[in-house]
Amino acid sequence: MDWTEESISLLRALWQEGLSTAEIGRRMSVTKNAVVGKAHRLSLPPRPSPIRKIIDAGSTGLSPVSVASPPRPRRGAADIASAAALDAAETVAPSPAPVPAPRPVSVAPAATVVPPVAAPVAASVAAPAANEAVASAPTETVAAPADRVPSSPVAEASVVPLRKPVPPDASEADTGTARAEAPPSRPVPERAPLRAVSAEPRRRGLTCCWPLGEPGTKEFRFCGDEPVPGKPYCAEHAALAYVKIRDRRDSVA
DNA sequence: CCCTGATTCGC
DNA sequence: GCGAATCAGG
Repeated sequence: MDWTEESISLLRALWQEGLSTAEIGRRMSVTKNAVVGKAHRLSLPPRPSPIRKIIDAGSTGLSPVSVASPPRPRRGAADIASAAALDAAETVAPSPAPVPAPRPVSVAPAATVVPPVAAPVAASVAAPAANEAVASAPTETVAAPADRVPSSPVAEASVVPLRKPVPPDASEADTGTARAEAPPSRPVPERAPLRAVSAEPRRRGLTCCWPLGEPGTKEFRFCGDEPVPGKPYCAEHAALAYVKIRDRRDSVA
């Protein structure tokens, strides 16, 4: 694994999203050890670990992290769906070599003591729904980008702080008519929107909700392009968003 | 058993 | 610096 700035930043993003190291590893095609190791070296903030040797004492009763049951996606309905999608369209992803596909991931960060800076803002929605993958055929535009689906079934019960849905339309308006289709070739979704209920994903948007820019900044906006039918993203971003599922575990490349 | 994240340590 | 091996709690 060559830790490019890109991959590192992706790692950071996913890390702070609260994804498990194993999950991050799967997404980045590396082992969880690699992820943990790197994170450690980067001095990324520790995450609620199942192992807690040192209990923080003292603290004003404010526990540093949410422990209990961290977001553990596991196989949920969404996953099933994704699996199905995968089966249906087993377009194998052209093995993303070094560069993983960034995607607006979404996972409930359980309760984080420190709200991400952008939290209030990030609000977006996005939440690519797995379910939809099934419904739509892979786009023809981009070279068949396989069809993985974001996981993150997130427990709706989580203490999710609540997100303000930002209608994609707004984003469109926001961007005015300017819709650069491939702005900074690197949409690293830093924080993602929490996924909403998988119930009715298709309500959102008539526009691609791929996040562009840093959430919380002025530049932040959504792609806004026309989405691929059934998916929340335009063809271009759908290609980035849906990647081949990896086998379970750390089977890394 | 499974999961998890943290640490160690040879490379 | 990297990450497999190992550790250790749930």
